Amino acid sequence: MADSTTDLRVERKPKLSETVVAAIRRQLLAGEIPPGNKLPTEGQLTETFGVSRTVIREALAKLAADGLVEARQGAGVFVTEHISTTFGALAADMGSKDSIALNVLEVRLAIEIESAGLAAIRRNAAQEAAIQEAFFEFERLLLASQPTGPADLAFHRAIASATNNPFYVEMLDVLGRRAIPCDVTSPWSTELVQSDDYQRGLQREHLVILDAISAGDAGAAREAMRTHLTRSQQRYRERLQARQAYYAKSVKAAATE
Amino acid sequence: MADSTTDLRVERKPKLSETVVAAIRRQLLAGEIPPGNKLPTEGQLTETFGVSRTVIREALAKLAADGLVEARQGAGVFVTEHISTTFGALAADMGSKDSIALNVLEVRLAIEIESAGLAAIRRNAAQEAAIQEAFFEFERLLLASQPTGPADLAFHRAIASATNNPFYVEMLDVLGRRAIPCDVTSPWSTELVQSDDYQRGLQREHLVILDAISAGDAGAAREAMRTHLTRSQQRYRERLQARQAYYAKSVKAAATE
DNA sequence: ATTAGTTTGTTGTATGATGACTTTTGCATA
DNA sequence: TATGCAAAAGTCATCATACAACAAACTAAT
Repeated sequence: MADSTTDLRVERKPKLSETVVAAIRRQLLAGEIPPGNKLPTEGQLTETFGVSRTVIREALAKLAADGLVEARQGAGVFVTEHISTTFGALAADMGSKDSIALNVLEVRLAIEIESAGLAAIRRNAAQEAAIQEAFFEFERLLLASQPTGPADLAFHRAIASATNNPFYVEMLDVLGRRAIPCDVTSPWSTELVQSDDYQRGLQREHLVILDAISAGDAGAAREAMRTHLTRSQQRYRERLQARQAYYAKSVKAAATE
Repeated sequence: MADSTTDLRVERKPKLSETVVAAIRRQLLAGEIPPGNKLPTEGQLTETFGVSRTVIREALAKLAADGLVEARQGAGVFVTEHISTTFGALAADMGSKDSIALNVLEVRLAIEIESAGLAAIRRNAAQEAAIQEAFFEFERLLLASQPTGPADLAFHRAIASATNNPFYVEMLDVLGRRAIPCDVTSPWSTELVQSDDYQRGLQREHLVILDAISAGDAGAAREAMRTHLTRSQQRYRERLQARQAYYAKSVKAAATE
């Protein structure tokens, strides 16, 4: 009983090809292989990933379907120029400043609102289940007093995925990494992010979104996502102010000593 | 001379898997296999299509990537429940490149809708004037029977600029270059793009957007932009179909000679 | 120097086998 | 008969190997 597979929550079987897709996609979005360049050959990828060529080929096929790469018989597999890479490079340059981070967050808002609307219309059963799963995971972590950040991200990512438009996922990946660096470790954010009220509020908003998507109501989904994100925006601003106050105080303390 | 089988520009190398994908997708969209039902096994498909299982698997992987089917290990491959006809149908007969263009266009839609809303709230006098300027320029070009494309682009760009968020402009530039390669020179589009009715319709939609922004009504601006862009999306699809028909005809003509 | 032929590397396709998982079947038991 | 459980069959997932098709680089002959 209780064999090793059931110890964790649902986490179904991640197909090998999906793992490879995720790995390669991350490298591509990070710009490790510039657009126009050739990827390693299937044989080399087979070695580096330790899987058969079948898996590599399936992964490459999926990436090609997403428009990330392009295979030319006899020549190789090449990286296609991509919006996320160009835009990600832009955002990366200016990603340090807070005011810019808010601007990027605003772009993310546009993407996610539309995502919710499309997800309400186009989601399939598995995708809806994935969204619910992320929601319940958030709940579980909340009750266990554990960091809910990953589940939050998974929730939004599942929605983007449910649009069946891979570009939304890529956008979210690129923007999310830049705009949501707010982890719980920062001294000025602990009391806010980890507060139960705060997370409970997030979850309430998530529920409204989830319901709208489940009901297939695109308009309601967009509205729910809009309120959720504008509030998050507001919370983010408050946190920035809190951090600034924190640093100001610490500077003052250092000055007086 | 290069007697290669594909002297025509339409498609260079139709991979076997793509053929299978098209065939199965047509069957699915035609409803020959109701949603939730199981497809024939890979082995059976191998027989019916006369190709290897490798090809069948790649085709199924692509269909799964598009969200049309879902494979359950040990059980079979099943048709997804919610197949939105609007989404699935357009990807049906067109190559991956076109479907990618449509996906990018959809991201642009998200950006521009939010742009309009923000512009309605944040625009200053000069920015509002710039939008109006582009609008009247469009009108002028229309009356002069000159290409209105540049003015159209300027209109949208002015709105993005009026958000006072430079990333929206960047986004629009990056996406626009990719999603709007439809110049007026193509033989299959001239009659559509240059038609007076077509452009007059665009301008009517532009006016609604302009009014909403001038009135400072963010919700109305978003709605107006949404209808404008969804209609543009529809027009774009129709143009793709027209192009396909055009090429199909030319191929047919080439075959008969 | 140009061109034709050859070689080599890479993707596309075919085939067979094995493992993992799901569903069904059949049998034993109450 | 009804129920529960184990065996079996069916199916996808992965692996391994081989050959075909194609493209680029290289070599040699004119």
